[in-house]
Amino acid sequence: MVRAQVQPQPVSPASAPEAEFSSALYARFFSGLADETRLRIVRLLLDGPRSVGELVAGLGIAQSRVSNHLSCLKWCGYVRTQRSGKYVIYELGDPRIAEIVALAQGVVARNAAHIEACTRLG
Amino acid sequence: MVRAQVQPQPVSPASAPEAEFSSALYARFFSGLADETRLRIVRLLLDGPRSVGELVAGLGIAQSRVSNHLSCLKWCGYVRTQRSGKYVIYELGDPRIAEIVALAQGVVARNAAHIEACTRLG
DNA sequence: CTATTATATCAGTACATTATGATATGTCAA
DNA sequence: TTGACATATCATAATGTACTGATATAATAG
Repeated sequence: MVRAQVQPQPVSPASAPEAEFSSALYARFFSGLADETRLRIVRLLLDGPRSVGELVAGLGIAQSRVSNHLSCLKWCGYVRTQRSGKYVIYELGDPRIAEIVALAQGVVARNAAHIEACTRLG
Repeated sequence: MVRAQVQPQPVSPASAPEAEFSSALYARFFSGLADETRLRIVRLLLDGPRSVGELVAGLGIAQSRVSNHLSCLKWCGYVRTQRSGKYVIYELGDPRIAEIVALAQGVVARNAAHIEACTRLG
């Protein structure tokens, strides 16, 4: 799973804001949204902050599974956290995530049947 | 991996213009962009239409590999084609693909090091 | 119609990612 | 403290996706 050993902490803006990144990096970024569970989490967070327990309840899957995905989402900057007593509250970490999901909706709408039937995409 | 025989799920009530799609479908959509080779293709096409041969040359990888990915991208609506003599010209199939990639750039810029180091994302 | 170039398809293999279940860590209340 | 709840981590098993190499189809020139 996430073998990232260092504690997640959003990276500060790079010195070159409009740097050109490798496609490998972009692909990894989209991989973050390419998993059904992670995307369900992101969509739940579109409605506002949620504790892990609320997410587990909303998703109906094992807590360790949710936590593993949250760890990935947090490490990569899709979400951020804030502790509240014994709860950890997750929220979206960048408003562009919401924009990307909204744009995707339009494309998905046009191609739903084909995307659904594609034998290559998981 | 999804075998194509599954019946597409009812897309959603036609009454709702902003139909709500299953997260599985969204995830599959992002899977299309979650592969380095496919993303390199998309980025090449951001600069304009290209024949398969030009893409093969630009990518420097096996023709069958490019063709397989193009097949996926076309089927799912990321790109479209047009035959020109013995060439097949590929171009982006939806302007929102470019917007999504542009938005992604901003997020990637903020989190490049972490995304790069994430042991979960491929 | 034949040779040649361009593109597409496919089966099998290699590899990468996700789920599971057990367990560790952290926080609070009494 | 101790007990109870909330969250995180890990190894391993299970699963899915991409690459390879051979071959099939398409279009054109000669």
